[in-house]
Amino acid sequence: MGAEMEKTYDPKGLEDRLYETWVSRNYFHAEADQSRKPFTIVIPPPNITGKLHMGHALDETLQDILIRFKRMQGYNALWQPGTDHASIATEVRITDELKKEGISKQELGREKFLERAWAWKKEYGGTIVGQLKKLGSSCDWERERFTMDEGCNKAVNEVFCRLHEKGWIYKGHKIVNWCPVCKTTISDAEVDYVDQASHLWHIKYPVVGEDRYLTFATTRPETMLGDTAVAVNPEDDRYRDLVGKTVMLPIMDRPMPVVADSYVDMEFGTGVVKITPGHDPNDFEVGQRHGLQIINIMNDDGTINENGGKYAGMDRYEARKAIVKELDEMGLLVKIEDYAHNVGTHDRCGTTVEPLVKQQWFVKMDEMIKPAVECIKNGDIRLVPKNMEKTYFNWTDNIRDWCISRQLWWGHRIPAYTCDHCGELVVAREAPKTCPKCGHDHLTQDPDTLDTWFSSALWPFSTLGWPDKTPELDYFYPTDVLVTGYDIIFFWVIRMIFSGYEQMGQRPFHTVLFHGLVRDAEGRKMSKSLGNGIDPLEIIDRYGADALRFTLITGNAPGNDMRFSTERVEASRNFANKIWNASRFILMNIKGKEIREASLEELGTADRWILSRMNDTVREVTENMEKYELGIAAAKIYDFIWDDLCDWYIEMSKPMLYNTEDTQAQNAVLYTLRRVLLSSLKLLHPYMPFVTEAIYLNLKEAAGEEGWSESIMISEWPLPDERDSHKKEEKSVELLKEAVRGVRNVRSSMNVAPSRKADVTVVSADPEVLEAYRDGELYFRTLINAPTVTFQSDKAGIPEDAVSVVTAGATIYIPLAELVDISEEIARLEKEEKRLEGELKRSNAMLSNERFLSKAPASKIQEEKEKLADYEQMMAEVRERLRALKK
RNA sequence: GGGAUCAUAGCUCAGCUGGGAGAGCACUUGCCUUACAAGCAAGGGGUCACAGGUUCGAGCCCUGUUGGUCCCACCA
Repeated sequence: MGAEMEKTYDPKGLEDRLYETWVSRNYFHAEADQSRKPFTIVIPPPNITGKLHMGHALDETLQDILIRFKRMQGYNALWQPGTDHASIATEVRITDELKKEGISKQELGREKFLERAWAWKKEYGGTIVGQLKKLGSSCDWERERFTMDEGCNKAVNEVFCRLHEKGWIYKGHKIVNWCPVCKTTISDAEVDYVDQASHLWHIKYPVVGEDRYLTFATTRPETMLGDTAVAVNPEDDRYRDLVGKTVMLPIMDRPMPVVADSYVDMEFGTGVVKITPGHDPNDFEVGQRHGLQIINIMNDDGTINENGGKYAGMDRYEARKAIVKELDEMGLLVKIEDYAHNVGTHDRCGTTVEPLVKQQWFVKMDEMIKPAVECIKNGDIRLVPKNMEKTYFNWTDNIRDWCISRQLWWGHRIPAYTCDHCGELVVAREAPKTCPKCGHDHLTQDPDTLDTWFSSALWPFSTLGWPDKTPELDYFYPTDVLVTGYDIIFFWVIRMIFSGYEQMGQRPFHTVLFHGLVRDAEGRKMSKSLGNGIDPLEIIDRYGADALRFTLITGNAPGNDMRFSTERVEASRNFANKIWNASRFILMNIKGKEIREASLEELGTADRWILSRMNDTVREVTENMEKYELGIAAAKIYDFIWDDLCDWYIEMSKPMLYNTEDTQAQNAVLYTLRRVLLSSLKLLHPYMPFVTEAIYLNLKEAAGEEGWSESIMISEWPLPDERDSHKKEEKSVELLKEAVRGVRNVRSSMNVAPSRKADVTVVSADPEVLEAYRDGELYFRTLINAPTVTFQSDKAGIPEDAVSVVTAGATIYIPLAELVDISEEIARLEKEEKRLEGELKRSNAMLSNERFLSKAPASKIQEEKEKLADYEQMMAEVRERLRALKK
């Protein structure tokens, strides 16, 4: 690398080169090694249908930061990568592709379809991986996995069989969400409810043997074909006498009972509900309670089946119209109201979901969920931020059995086989050759596949080799942190947790770090349909991966959504450029010089100050990162580098660097600069891996010494060291900074060009303060552009009309009188007087409050007293100046 | 209907266990000062949504109100 450093940092090209070097040197690879401590993260496997979006970028950046941080801390860090087969999403894409070619899935047949799916996976499954690399993700690519690879398949079969043997997997008739377009069951979590304008049809059914009707309202009149009862609330006086009687279902001429069930809300509509156990989840339950017949009136494609009489063959919406028309003709349609209601739709294709009774495979959840609840309560697993626990428990408390079968082809086929001869059902890890019951040699495998989440639930251990006993599994499991968006807490996080406890007997990870959604600059969700998605790759191309990563991390707390704007990326890019240039400056000065370690005595005030600040920063940043407060840590690194290092220390170091006579002081400064830069780069590396590595390599080359790692990513994370703590120097530099700001302020407000030189005099009656100023004379002179600074303990010889800057402990006089309008100077001082008055008032009020004195901690009181003393001293000074000027 | 969460400078957001309001961008002024104009220096700008309460002390804790966002459930 070590090329000449350009004036402006250009990440283009450089990032890819550095990444390739890291990969070729195997830095990302981790081997099981019992002598070292592991740190493991499994990636939330991106869908093979996916293209990298901002959500991924945030997710991967968080993980990469943690992995790089831990790796530098000396952990054997494994970031286990892989992709997800995403059964429905992928199947929908392929079906669409086929449709364009004019082929239907059914025509193609299962086998050919799967061939096609694998080809698709081969072609597109790798694109997302390539995109992750552009971000700088330090995944162990040698260990890349896929949810449908051989090992994961084995794990899926194993878990299915184990749960079946335990009696926790069963086949049952239940009402499920059916997508008539995808022709599969979908889980509750895959149903999106959207508001739709619709109608409420009021219909009446005649009561048998009486001249009465029961009127009710429905949003889906076509389901009447499957009605098998009418229900009223048992408390409802209006209908009490009708319970047990019979009504006649029009069109179908089917007599049905009137049942009483508390599910019916007396307040809603007429208080009468038609019951369709075959096509409504609530009705299904009512039907179970009252032993009602279940009639399925629909085919899998949403058309009416033979149970719909003359409507058979019609589409569900066609049938709706026709039925309403017929009812109207029969005089049974009371009225039609406009009505807006929530309609369940399939989140993949937007089709209105049809509740249907189907035979499906289920996982019993009541027992398996228990450890998943307990682990959060007893702290075995920690959710960050903590308030996610409520969302978590909301789900676990209302857990229902998990419908795991999907009528899809792309996925893990259910390992259940039915004997063609005797109908015996066999669940087995390997396809049985003969029926264990009758010995017949032809068994047919269940056509269904498993819910995508069934395999991803096993991800933390299936990727490490389970069910085989591998060294990786033994060493890297349980993993450490799971990083994911809060939107898949139900789909994925909870299922990994209960699967981990059930199959491994141990938690899958100790911490879950949640992040929010990345929204656009207006706060809208980024989505394809809105077309407001910002392509991370485009951002990387324009500003570099470092800038993108830093933007995604700063100003963002765990679990909170964030807005993304290119202005913020620019700010991050500028920061990368800033540290690049600071390094360029330092390297320029180091070049050709032999730097030796400076002893404590050799270090100047500013050197000690910046080392002390660095030490605090190292400690705080490390602490924040351990607590997953990555945004706070990033802000601290930013402030330290830009503010402390660049704006102050580098400026203070210049007189030493340009003074060739005092080689000892110069060495101390160079030594300090290099040390501080090195630590800064290390702290920043997890956030901005590329620019820090580029600089590090240059620095290493310039140093030409032993003891440097060949890459910053495998160098040691800095540790705080008491020997770098210099509280006294911190204090005096702060004093100096305040004075510098004061002088600059005065000069600026009086329109004195910074280039104009002016001598100043520092007056302080406090010998300690004066000494501090004297000690920092060189820095002070440089920073305010004063050729000389005079120090005195009194005002002897100071002209009355000099401009003054009053600070705590000292007053600085600037002889700029000829430039200054006295009345302006008076106005300025009066403004200062007013400010101090306010402070004094506040401080005095506090200190004269007896309850404050008796209840506040002593340190707080002491602090306040010191402030008051400062204010009083400054006030006296300001007033004296005013008196003198007004004379 | 239940729950979560947010409301802080013109904009986007930080503000950790309560102790004198911060950053970035934008704005104003002056600087091409030999690391950086993607920069430097200085400055203006906030009754921390509203109303109560706890406390010596509240942006932070409690209650309520208003407004926004999200999740869950879903009434035919």
